[in-house]
Amino acid sequence: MSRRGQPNLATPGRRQMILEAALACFDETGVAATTIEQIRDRAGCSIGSLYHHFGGKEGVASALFIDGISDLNAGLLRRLDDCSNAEQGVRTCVLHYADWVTRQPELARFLVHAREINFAPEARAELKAIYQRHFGAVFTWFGRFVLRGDMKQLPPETYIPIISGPIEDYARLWLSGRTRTPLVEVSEVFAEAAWNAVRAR
Amino acid sequence: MSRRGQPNLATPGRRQMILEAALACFDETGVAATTIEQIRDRAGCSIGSLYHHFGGKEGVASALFIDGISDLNAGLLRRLDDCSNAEQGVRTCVLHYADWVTRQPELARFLVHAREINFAPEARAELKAIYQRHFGAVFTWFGRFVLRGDMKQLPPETYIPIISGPIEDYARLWLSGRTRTPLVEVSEVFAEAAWNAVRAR
DNA sequence: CATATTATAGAATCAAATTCTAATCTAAAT
DNA sequence: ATTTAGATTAGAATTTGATTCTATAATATG
Repeated sequence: MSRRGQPNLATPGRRQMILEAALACFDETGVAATTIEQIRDRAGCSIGSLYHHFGGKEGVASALFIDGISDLNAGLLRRLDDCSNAEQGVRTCVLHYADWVTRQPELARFLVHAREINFAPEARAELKAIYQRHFGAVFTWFGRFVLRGDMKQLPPETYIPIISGPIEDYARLWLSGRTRTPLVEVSEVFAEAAWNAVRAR
Repeated sequence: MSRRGQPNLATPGRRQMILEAALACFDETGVAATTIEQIRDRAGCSIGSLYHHFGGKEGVASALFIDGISDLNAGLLRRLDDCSNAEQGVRTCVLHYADWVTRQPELARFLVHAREINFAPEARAELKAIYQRHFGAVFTWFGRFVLRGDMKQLPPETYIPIISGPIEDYARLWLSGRTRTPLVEVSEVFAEAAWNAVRAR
């Protein structure tokens, strides 16, 4: 510390430590209910440090959200690269989501509850850019299969809800502990349903 | 009032007035960001009165949520009564949701953001009972069509995400203003997709 | 090595949530 | 009609948590 004579500590990893502490708190207590104090305690830092890096609880949440969504998106694009037809692509969208959520349930739980975050304008803008880039890439990937007649031609903004809506809905259910059946045990069902919903016939 | 000499006002409709004021505030400002004070101002009541009826902001939100979800559920069961086959039933689930959201977007926006509410244990229990009753009725309704082979046999907990997930996902999109195309213009697409996902073939 | 910038610290301040006590109203019982 | 118990309203007082502020230490830069 400064005023009280302790030395400053842990500069390099401080940001990351705060993010990890915050995620743990959010997961245990919920975003709305966790206090700055709880995060501070867990991260072992001062209030000043926390505000310096993130400007408050909502800044921490924004950073966490952007990191998480970026990782999720990047993973999907990598896996789409290995797909060579529409059915594989659609299945991959569903299965990747299920895998990702299963591998990092805390982060997934946070992302899913993220509606409650009051993003600052800059974070909002950054997110918008991220989404545009990502969905742009995804639509480019699928576009040829629609043109080729392998997939139904639908209003563009309906593809994502139809393909990803069910698995995301079920993931919320599983993450909240209201169903016993693990995601991976039903993800094939959702992949199949998604393909049936969008395949040309 | 009591201490300051004004008389008490508006006993009968006070609960309802508070709920309406709260919904308006939540819709304009978001649940997390609206203060008790704002609700109090809008409802024209005292802090004491608000706490007496609801025990705080989260109590108001719980009551609003339970009222809303009950109305939504009741409406679906009424409309299912008029259906005589599986396809009609599945389509009705989708179309009813779209209609309901279109008719009361403020309440729908609130329900959709309800993940952020920290329900008190009693509210949680009440909600659980409501869901059990409702989904019990819905599953009873659909059960015969699965047995009869009109619909696919799937893990029970996957039907709701598959049928309702996409329209709910799109409704969130529309309610948040990120898409121009109104729900009713695409609800047929979602009804069709839902039926294709669960029909036996 | 001087200086600027960044990071840390925690006290001080500010705002909102919640509690508490008292007044008023309503309805039931006599 | 009066009394009384419970419900409702009121807002001041208190508590809690968020945010700001100033100071100190570390680090990077010329």
